[in-house]
Amino acid sequence: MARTPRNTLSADLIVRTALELMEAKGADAFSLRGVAAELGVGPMALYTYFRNKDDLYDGVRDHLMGLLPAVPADEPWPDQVRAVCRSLRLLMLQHPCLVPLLAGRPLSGHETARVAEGLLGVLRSAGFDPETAARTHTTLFTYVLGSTSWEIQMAAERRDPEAWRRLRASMESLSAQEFPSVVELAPELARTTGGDEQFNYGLDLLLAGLRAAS
Amino acid sequence: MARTPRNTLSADLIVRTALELMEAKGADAFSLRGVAAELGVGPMALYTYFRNKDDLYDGVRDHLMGLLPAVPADEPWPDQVRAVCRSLRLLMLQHPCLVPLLAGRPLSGHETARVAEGLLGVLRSAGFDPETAARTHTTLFTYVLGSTSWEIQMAAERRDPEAWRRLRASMESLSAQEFPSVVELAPELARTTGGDEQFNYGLDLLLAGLRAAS
DNA sequence: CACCGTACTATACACTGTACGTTAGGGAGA
DNA sequence: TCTCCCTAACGTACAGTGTATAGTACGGTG
Repeated sequence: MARTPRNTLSADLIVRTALELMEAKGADAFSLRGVAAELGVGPMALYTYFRNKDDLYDGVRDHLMGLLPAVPADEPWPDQVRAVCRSLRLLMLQHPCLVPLLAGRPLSGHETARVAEGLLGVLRSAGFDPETAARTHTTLFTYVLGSTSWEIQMAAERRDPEAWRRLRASMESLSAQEFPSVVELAPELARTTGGDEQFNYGLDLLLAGLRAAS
Repeated sequence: MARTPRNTLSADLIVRTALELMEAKGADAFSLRGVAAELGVGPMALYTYFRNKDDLYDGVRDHLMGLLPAVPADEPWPDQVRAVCRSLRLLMLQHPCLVPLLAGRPLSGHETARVAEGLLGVLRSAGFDPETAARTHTTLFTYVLGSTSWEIQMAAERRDPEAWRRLRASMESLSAQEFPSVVELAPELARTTGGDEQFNYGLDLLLAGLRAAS
């Protein structure tokens, strides 16, 4: 068999190829066999560099986290928090495949730690005690994760015309007597499934709460 | 072939069986073939009642949403909001398989609409205008979804001793010079990945923000 | 030059969702 | 009561999946 020369593979090359495939065909269509084929290599070759599929997921996630900018210095801490949250959201929007990688697995890896360090540092410098800093970090992270992944999922659904049509139909079949508010607010609800404005609305609620507490 | 008599199946029976399997073996281990086998039926029999796997997911989700209690009447609206959010969170904790069903698919179904109606009704009665009510609804929903699903995922990870050991190891290998805050706050971060206290902390931040805005 | 660890290959297994075509049970009409 | 048809459930098949296990040949080291 035309054996590929040795050491053509590397963890980094595999990660980059996996990322390419995920971006091209969606995170669901990603498969180890696809990555291997793209690299002209048997499926099992990847197991030299990654213990299993989840391990490769972690590699891709950390690679993406490495793209996040550093926290801007010399700004009031609320602006710094906003910057961190917005850049994470932006990264998720640019790389929708990041959603399952963030939501489904615990955080680990060097670049991921760097991002956490940035936000925690801001909170500590702002005077938050250790427990409150940790709580706030988790709250902000889960808010960004929840709202942005929801936005991305809904946008994906809207791209499938058949599913979208069915969704609209089931919405319109709701009884206005049984569900007056849902029917009345249907247009607003459709509009607020995503977008910068929606994201900032929730983020500002959290920041207002933080300011009120301190 | 010992053909099963007709009309032994029904959408509801399939949904309940699917839910049982999901709760027993985890949402990931759930498969159409497993449900069919449990019912003593060929895999394709299910397609009489559900268009595909996602359609069955929606059925199970709506079934679970039907378990949520009505919004308590005669209380201040912040308490009503808290009650809705907490009962959704509780349902997710009691049925972890609900996480992918909520996060991965658009909301549809009768019971799901009922839940949305409850929260929207509270907000409208409290005097929120249509747009703000919709925005607040989305914010609260994505916060509950994000924080609770994160909590559930992390708890699941902690149950796998091998994965947990590796995670601890990678945490402890972080340089205290490069990541001072992460290293310093590691115990707090581990403690704040979940729990009622953490959930209420974020929820109260949001409610404080709402109060400040009105 | 011989050797050995290791990067890669080959094969195989137990699964998955579901498209397609077939068969038989039960209710409706003659 | 007999017949017919609709449809619920069946069987088969396909194109995938992740990964366990075992084998092979290449590159650097002694």
